[in-house]
Amino acid sequence: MFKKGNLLELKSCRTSKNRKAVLDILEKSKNPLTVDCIYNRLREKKETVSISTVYRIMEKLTSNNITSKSIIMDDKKARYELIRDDHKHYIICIKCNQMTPLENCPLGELEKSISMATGFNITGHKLELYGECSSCNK
Amino acid sequence: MFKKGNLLELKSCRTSKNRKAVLDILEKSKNPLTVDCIYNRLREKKETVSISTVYRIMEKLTSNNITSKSIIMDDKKARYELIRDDHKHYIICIKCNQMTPLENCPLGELEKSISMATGFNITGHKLELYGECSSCNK
DNA sequence: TTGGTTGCAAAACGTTTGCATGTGC
DNA sequence: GCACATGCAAACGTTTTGCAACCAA
Repeated sequence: MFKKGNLLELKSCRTSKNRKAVLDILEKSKNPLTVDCIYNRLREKKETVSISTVYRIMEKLTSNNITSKSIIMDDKKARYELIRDDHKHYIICIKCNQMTPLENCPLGELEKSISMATGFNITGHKLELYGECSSCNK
Repeated sequence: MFKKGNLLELKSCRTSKNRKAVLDILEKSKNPLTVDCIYNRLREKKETVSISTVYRIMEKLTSNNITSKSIIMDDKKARYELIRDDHKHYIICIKCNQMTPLENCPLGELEKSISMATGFNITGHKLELYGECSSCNK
């Protein structure tokens, strides 16, 4: 549990009630969240925010490397999650869209060899598995 | 080089001038293409197609497992590529968006163990690497 | 005080759809 | 002939933007 203000200051992002509230929601979530999901959770907390502000906050957080943005297959909404020390991959149910985190990332080694082979300066990667979760494949 | 008509028949897809032309473009491309890119290439060839037809063709091809659809980071346009015998992953330049195919897929083994661990019936996966290509990182 | 942040409404963008017409089989 | 494919325009859902008011530093 970190201080939201600190995280923002660390990245030289001005603090605000909205930004702290968004960080709080992200921190408590085990999965990446869509903008409208974040927006709804803010509303539930009786925070009155406009949806465009949520979009702007997510863009800011992402460009400051506080969050990461991703788009899963067959769903055009972007999803955001806090960048934590341990980066995560998910296995996603093609029926219910639930995202389950995987234990660890198998790509560290691979990146080195691919970097050599392609001449790319590799900055990141994205890995998602898709399938039917145990509830949906009965 | 396969016959476009055959591929469509094989998948019990009705053939048409437009569908064949789209398949021809996909076959000649080394990278996944966006709808508007396909649309423009059709226009260059003096084929008059409407953009909605291209969308419908891509949806049809994808639901018939002739093509696959994907969305890369920081670009909300979907990209399509022919499903060939060898399935591919790409390393994508974060500056110029160029997609370079990787040699092989390292995930076969991994899928099995994850399937065991999570109870998912795994149907597919998505792996993308991001970085600066050798032209852009000078 | 000053420049970043917000709300609102409108616009932009990629994509989908309804409907009438055309076409492969 | 009939089901499916197409063109056009309108609708859709997500995201972005212009502008005026607001607020953190």
